[in-house]
Amino acid sequence: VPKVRSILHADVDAFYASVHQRNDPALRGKPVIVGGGVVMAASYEARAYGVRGAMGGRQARRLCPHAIVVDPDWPAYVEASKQVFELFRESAPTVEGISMEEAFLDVTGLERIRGSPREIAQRLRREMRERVRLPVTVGVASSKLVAKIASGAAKPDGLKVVEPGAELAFLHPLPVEKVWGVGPATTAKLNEHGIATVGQAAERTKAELFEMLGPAAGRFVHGVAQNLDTRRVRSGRRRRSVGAQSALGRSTREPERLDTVLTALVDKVTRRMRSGARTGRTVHLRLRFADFSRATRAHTLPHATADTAIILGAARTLLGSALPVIEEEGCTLVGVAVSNIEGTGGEQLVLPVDGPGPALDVTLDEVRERFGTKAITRAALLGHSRDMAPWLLPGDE
DNA sequence: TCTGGGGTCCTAGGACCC
DNA sequence: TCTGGGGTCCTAGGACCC
Repeated sequence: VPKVRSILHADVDAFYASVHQRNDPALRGKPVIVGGGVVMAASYEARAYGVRGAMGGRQARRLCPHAIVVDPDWPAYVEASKQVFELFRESAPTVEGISMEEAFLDVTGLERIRGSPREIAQRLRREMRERVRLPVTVGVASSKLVAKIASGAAKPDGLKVVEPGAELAFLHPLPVEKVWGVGPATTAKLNEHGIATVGQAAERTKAELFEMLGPAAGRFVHGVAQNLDTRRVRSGRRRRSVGAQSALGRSTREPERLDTVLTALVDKVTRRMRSGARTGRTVHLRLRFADFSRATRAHTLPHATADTAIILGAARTLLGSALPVIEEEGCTLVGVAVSNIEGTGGEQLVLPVDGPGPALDVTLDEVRERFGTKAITRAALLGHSRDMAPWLLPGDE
């Protein structure tokens, strides 16, 4: 009999804004907006006036004229994040960070030692409030997906437990866009086919959803609708790319100006790589144009490196190859990233087997060894790659 | 919601190899 | 005159997330 897992999704409310409110008593209980140009975060007091993240600063101030606007304070966020994750790790043996302020915690099998999942979640919330002095919302469920949606539903400063067996009743009434991993494009496609809720998606066959959305997204939505998320909480995931980008303010065509920006970006990226002891092989150039269309160029080096000169050389070549497009369109953003980070190869592949029993949770090399290369190709063709659709479903070979 | 910065993963096609 | 089967790596673009 498959064991029912207990997974917490813990998410600090309005993290950046809450850190400012914590560190400065004058901001407590007040509408706080972080970032003047574009809203990076807004306290719940500001959200009550309709202020949202990624909103233009002017609009935000119009909606909430008495809001206090503060500059971002990165060192303070990093420090707070450390405290948050210390408490996360104290609360559960397996913690998978999603961002600075958000993580999945696997508390399966801790009932006797730490109490029920609900009790663990309540304790986490209490200690976060008392010791770290930040508000955190927790969702509890038998899968990552349901835990994540549950915490979203309980925000701010809340707790929601979806009991085992109640998952489908929880999921089915939800609009599809509430699902973590379903964005505007997938929502539009589903809506076109008369699917607005998860329950309506559940009425379609796997083949129909596959047809509508393609292999990965199709089987993802199918899996969501049938509550088949078996993704594990995995600690110790490593960065797979390091990048930096910069919006140029207004459209630029001058190669000299672009080269200046490019050089600064490469310097920033390679510094970060060296301080993190990372090297990478593939250099990406990212461009955005006046009409908001985007383009990327990439080049893979023979060896992984964090050397500024080598990466800058590659980036310059890429920029050179893109000059005709830039000349035509006008460039509004330049970005540089390095991927193919050494040591992040041999990646994990999760292949949960249909029916009861544990997931196959293995590296590609292990799959190769145990099942032959064919299994990998088949898995890839079926969309069983990283995260979107790690489910092997009835009817699959 | 007219748009910042930093990421992850999926898709599809081509070059190349045995 | 027509062209197999299996596989790897790379590039470019999309979708999505915080």
